[in-house]
Amino acid sequence: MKPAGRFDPSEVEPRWTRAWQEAGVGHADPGSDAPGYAIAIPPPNITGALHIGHALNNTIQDLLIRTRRMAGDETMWICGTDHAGIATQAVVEKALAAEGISRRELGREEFVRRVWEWKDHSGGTIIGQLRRLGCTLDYERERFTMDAAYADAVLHVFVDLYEKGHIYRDRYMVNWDPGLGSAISDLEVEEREATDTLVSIAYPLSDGTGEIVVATVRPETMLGDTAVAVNPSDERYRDLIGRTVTLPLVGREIPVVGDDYVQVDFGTGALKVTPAHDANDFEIGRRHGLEAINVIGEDGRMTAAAGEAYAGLTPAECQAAVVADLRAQGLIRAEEPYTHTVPFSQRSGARVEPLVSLQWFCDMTRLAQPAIAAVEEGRVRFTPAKWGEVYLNWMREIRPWCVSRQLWWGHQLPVWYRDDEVYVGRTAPEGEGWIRDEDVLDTWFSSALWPFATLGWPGQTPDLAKFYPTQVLSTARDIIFLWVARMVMMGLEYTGREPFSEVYIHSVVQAADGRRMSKSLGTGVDPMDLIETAGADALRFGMMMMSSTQDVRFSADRIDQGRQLVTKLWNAARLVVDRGGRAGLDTPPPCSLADRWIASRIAAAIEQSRAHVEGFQLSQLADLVYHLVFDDYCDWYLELLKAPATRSSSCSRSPIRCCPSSPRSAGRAPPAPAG
RNA sequence: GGGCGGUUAGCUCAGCGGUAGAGCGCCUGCUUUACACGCAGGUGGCCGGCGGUUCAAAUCCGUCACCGCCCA
Repeated sequence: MKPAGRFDPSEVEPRWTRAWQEAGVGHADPGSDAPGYAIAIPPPNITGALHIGHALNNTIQDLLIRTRRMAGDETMWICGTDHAGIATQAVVEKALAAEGISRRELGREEFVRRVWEWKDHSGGTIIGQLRRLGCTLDYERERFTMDAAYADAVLHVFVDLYEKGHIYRDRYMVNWDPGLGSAISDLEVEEREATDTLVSIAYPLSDGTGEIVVATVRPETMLGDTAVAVNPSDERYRDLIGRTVTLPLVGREIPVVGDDYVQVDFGTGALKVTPAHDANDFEIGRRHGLEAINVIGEDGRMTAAAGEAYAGLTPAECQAAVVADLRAQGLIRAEEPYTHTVPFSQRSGARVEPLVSLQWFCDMTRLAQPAIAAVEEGRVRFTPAKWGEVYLNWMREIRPWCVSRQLWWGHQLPVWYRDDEVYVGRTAPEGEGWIRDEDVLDTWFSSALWPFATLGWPGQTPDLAKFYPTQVLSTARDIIFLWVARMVMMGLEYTGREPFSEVYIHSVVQAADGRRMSKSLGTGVDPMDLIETAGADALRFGMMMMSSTQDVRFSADRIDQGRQLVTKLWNAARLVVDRGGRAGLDTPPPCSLADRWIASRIAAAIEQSRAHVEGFQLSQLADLVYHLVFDDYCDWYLELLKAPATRSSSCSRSPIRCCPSSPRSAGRAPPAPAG
């Protein structure tokens, strides 16, 4: 009868995981009369395994879902994974490279088949890990962003946005990753500090009356210069606006333009303008109607437009050659070391080349308007509130979104070309000679539809009716723009409703030494290892303690605190069972003074915890539970029970238990020992 | 260049207008039949500096100094 020995989570937890699975604890019924409550999981990438951030985020969501489930709502925690275009393609390519196979050798069709194989394996691993963490998702409704039905929703949206005139093809500035051979999103660009040489170059005035000196860290891009810009308020140059200079090495005559963007006190106060290779120059170019000349190509080498002497060189080689040639002509005025930030691709490690490329874009200005109002008017509320401001600042200055990617893994654009004709539609056009665009959509384009595409949209399904809009979105701040904002825009555009009413932005967990947690730095902590040694409950408690409104360092002590809490409950349960308590769900009514005291403490704690959950104050919630168990329940209540003086004969029945042990319970406390 | 955070006990962090808190660590007792993954008790902080508001400031405002993040 009396359970012996220590609590062993590795024995107990899998048993409950299985029990919940068999009971279908997370499975939602759209026909239920109870109020619907839904959370859409931020779908983990199928690139690998869950990391500590997933452990934190999914613990939070499970806590919210269990809380509402216990309160009687019909809860749906939408389950699934994301195809993560670039990341997954990169991982699979790397695995193939280890076998000595390149993507090109395999061909597109075979490569995509290999990625699906990867997905089947990796996606299964991730879902298994979520189960092991104790998450009560609706596993029977697992979704994937490349499922046939989901893909249909994606094409539907693309075609619709095209027909409404928001999606268009244009030559525009993009982040080009020469390593991947694709445009990449802002998320995949990492600014790193680098020390380069700031070179001052003299551009002679065309009429031979003098020169303008410009300063640059990328002299090789001068080959694509189409203007020199100065600030109109700058006395030194004001008179030169409207005149022209002759571009050295090239001989092109280019205008001097006035633009407020130019900083008077930086360098010489004169800026060389290369619209094809710098985002700011591109804007200046648009303002002044300048030509954009691509001198760096998509292969990461100088193009023919750079001139015969330089074509085919890498930008670094070209830089050396250009500087040498300018020096030979006596046009170098100064060279000094200069530290600045330079964009690198997180995916390939290559230095990102901003360049003008023919891509598909989505103009977001109209879509942003209702999404701005939704937050301004409080229909979507951020916690902590400051992130709402961050969202609004970005939304109010929203820029066109480059949605095409030169990849093989993803939703292929539903676009066909025949000579000068362009056809956009969900199915291939009639007739001969049409060639489909090879590009795929940015992963975030499909993720943006997640809260409703997972529920069967564009179909009008019972799931959609019952569980959309969802209530809470829990995620980290790094994808507020890339994902959260776009979900709000797409949700409003395609369902007329905000996809969720609350956005909880949780902490980012750093390594214990304050560095970023990452596999490549070796600073990562594998949540599965922690579950192995301490148990899922201990991990979950530790994550709650670490949750905050700011970034936190990973603390093994917090996990240990959770382990001790779980052990304490186990031992308390042993005592209770010893004293005639039962493993059932019903708690006896308070009898003795001690009973009434602990009952009131528990009631107060429940009341307080409700407030903590509503305010997303989860570390305080965890702290509350810890002290309720240790201080009130164990140190006082159970000790009082042991004291013979307090044991009244009229009160000889089982003690009050501190925590319910239902599979539907929020805290997932260890069960009263059974069998 | 613009914006946002952080700075509280040795370490990691809560608290955010009313007598300084937790976990871990450290010290002193305890093999009390639920638990030594424990129990009882203790040490330890001018809450980054300066200035202001207030009867009252770790908490609000300003400013400076370091750390960190985001946007351009």
